[in-house]
Amino acid sequence: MSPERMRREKRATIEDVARVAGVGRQTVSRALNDKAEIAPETRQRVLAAVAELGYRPNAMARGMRTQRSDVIGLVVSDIANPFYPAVARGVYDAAQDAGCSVVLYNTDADPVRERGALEDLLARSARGVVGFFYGTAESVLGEYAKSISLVVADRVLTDPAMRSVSNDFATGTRAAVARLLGRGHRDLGMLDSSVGVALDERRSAFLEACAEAGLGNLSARVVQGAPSIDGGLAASRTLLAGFPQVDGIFAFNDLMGIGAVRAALELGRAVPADCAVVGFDDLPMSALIHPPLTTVRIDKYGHGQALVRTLLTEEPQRLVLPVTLIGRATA
Amino acid sequence: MSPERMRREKRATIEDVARVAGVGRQTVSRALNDKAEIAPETRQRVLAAVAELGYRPNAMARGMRTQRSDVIGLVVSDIANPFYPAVARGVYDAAQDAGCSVVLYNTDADPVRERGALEDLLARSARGVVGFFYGTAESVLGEYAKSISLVVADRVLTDPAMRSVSNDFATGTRAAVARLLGRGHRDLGMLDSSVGVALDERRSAFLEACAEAGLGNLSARVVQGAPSIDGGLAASRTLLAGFPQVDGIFAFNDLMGIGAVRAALELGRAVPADCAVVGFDDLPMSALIHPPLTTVRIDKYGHGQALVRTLLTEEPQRLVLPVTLIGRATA
DNA sequence: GTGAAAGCGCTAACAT
DNA sequence: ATGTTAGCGCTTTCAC
Repeated sequence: MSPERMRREKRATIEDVARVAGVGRQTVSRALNDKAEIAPETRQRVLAAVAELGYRPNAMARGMRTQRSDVIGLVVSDIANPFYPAVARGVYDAAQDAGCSVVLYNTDADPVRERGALEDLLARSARGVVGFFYGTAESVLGEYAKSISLVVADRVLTDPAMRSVSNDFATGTRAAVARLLGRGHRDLGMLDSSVGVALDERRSAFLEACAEAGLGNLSARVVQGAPSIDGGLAASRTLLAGFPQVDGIFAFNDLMGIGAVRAALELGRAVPADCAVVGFDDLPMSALIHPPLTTVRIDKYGHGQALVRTLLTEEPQRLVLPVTLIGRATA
Repeated sequence: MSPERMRREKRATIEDVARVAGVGRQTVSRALNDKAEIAPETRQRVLAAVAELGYRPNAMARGMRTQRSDVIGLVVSDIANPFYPAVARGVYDAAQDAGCSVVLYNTDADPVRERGALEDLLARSARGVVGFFYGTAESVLGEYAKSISLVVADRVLTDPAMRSVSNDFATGTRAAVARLLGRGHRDLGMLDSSVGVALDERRSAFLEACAEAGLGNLSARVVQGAPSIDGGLAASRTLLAGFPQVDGIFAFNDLMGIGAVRAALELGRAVPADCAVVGFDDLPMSALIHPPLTTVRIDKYGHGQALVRTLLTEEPQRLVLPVTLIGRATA
């Protein structure tokens, strides 16, 4: 075979369909797009020709003419991070329902990559973008939002024109603190994420809840780390070394929480007796580790769906999804 | 604000760039695509205009003219299944390196959805598709391969013209059986996947390895189930009920393996003493469960990269990636 | 080395 | 209710 791989004959165009159906191009277009009035009989003839030729409209030609495509961009920091796959599935299913395709972007929270994703989507005349932008200033996102439909996930926004779907981190955090307190743990500490802008809802709520409970200002006991198992491990070691009396840890997310459990165990502490841990997210793995992690569940799939639905609804909107404390063994 | 959201002024076109740079459209195109010879000075002028206007080529217009786009389709059965995210990241990174975007498709192993993904990609004149097709006959895939560049993951293909990247399931399975045998387990059973066509490498190798070890024909001890934790749980119960003497289980994947561990524990069996388990894949969660799962590791990220690299290399190719036994506590 | 013309496949606007 | 004209933004072909 030649170096050029053999391809099937060229795809049928709208012109071919028109010829076979014995009508004009425009009539075919009308039949396909349910536009205006067409004689039912004519429509049938067109549809028959479409089926016969196996015709499918060329997405790029259509997009070129209409100046928009049915593409929705999904921007995440890393799809391999177990938090995102369920969100992605929700985004996909909702996009599918709306007849849209999903283009994936991994940014590693890098501002350059985040912009790159937005630029790429602009170049494709995308229907819109949803995603987690941890590295880009709100003002920049706002600029892009003028050119492309954008719904931001999990960020506190000040511009009322920008749309977002977030989770109720404040309530979740308070529930986590209450859980720790209710189980008799009075010396709390927190593992916070060191990456990402506008991600301080959890820390603020933690500090407030602790102050309200008469624990004083615990700022010193909030230690930052990468939002990963290793990051949680390292941060926990730091926390427990600096404050050996800490007997309850609230983690930014489950990955850090899992690291905290491991760190506590390594230090010979009983979990939860000597050191309780509450995470955030409720990852698939969190129920399986030993001991099973108490956490605040985010409806990741629903989050994904809500992002797309908000995107497709043009009105400005600010959605906050409810979260649920899932009590397991670590607290 | 009007119902129509305010948008930034229209994007600059190649014409705008040409005007600003004081050259013809074609010259701009040449400068951007590193085509033919252009006076270095002219190129500079063009590039300056591009920067000044923030110009980015319209992807659809370009694709329309060239009859191809820089889109690569990634077809998986469910991105929320913890096996795929790492593959997806590998695909994304390799695609990114090649200047391509990734469009995601979830099929749930449904033949209709698998075809739908292929059709959609055809309609977008995609650069190619890589993915896991568990529901489509090879002949059908072969037909599509004539129209679109396709690399199939994890399937045994008979048509030598079709390209694939797979993992060494046979060797991995033999290593798993050897591990079980080496630890003194002689009554083996297997949990096989009930979904997917052309996925019997693991079962065949298991049966062969057992026969070679003098264990006889163990076909009756291969029980099928959904390739999930629950599926593994159910299948294990069936297996252990029918063959109480089984003291070693080889699972189709880690999810089923985790289900097996849970089933054994529920039945009051010690793991691995009374019932050892070896999985396949090595998911992030597998090392974290209790007891940690012994498994055969697949280089998921590398698999993803290899799929795209094979796609971009036009020669027919059949790649088989090496796997590694990871000894942990369950066997 | 550069410009002009043509046209990819589709649909909006206008005619009939 | 249907056909015709035009043109989306780009690159290929062919002049110069």
